[in-house]
Amino acid sequence: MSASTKLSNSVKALCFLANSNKPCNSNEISENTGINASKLRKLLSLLCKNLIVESNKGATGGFTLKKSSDQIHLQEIYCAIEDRKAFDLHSSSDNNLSNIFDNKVNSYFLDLFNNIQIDIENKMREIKLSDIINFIKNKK
Amino acid sequence: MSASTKLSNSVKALCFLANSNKPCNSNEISENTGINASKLRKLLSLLCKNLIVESNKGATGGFTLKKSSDQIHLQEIYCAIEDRKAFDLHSSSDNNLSNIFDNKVNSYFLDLFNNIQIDIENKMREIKLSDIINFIKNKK
DNA sequence: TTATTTGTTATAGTAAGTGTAACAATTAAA
DNA sequence: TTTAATTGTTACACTTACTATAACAAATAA
Repeated sequence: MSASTKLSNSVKALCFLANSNKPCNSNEISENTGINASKLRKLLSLLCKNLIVESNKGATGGFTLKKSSDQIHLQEIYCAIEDRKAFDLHSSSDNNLSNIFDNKVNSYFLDLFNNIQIDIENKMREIKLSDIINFIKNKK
Repeated sequence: MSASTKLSNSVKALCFLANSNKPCNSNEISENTGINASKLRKLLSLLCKNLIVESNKGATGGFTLKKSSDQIHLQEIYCAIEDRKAFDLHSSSDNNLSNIFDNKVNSYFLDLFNNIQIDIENKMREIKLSDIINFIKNKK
């Protein structure tokens, strides 16, 4: 799954959980969101580890939100599901002479991309799950 | 090539051209940057179409910068090499009941990602090729 | 004990990225 | 006019990543 698909799938599942007053299992969420149950469990287990949802095994188990939707921010969802690997720039390591130049350009772009990443996360930090739920409610 | 690799490769080639006072062919640039000559020609032909570099075929041909390095911005390099396709969010189209909800969440994220894209391009618009060249010169 | 559910691993199929080669079209120079 | 060089584009084999789903052990409530 690409980063953006993972994020929107996570939000779809979380929206469904926010609307439910009982634990929901992966099949139930799958039927209501169209996302494959196995994929859902993978995503939700990551959200569990980051204390955004709670999971319980067994007969009456399933998933529930661990916080209210106005206390869940898009940035923490993103961080939970995405291992923010540093950008790698395919340094062309065969050419000895240009390695110093190569490294300098790469370090410039690593820095730039990291700053962009920080900007994106700051933007996401200001968006609550409840904001998205409201957007969906009000959009005709 | 990923977007970031394409961008850094382009900048490496452009830095080399900025430093040269004569047309350079793709083999020459390849030897000095470690980037495959065929790949370079692909990138540089895109930069040609966007009037950032000039190309000439034939015996004494090669590539030259069409503008000075302080008139070339990172954003125009990025736009030249990247066809900014809209994000697609793998809408799960099999489930009829959830399609309305699905579309709303997707439209929310399309909007968000487009805004992020605009922010990134605005950031790149403020960076000149000459800035990167200076960074490389001064970095120890 | 049994049925159910999560969490994780495996797998098969598809798509995308990578590196390189090949060659037609073009063009300056001999 | 001929020749050699160069770009621009297409092709191709190879690898890597992505996608969707299945399978099953571990856990757990009934």
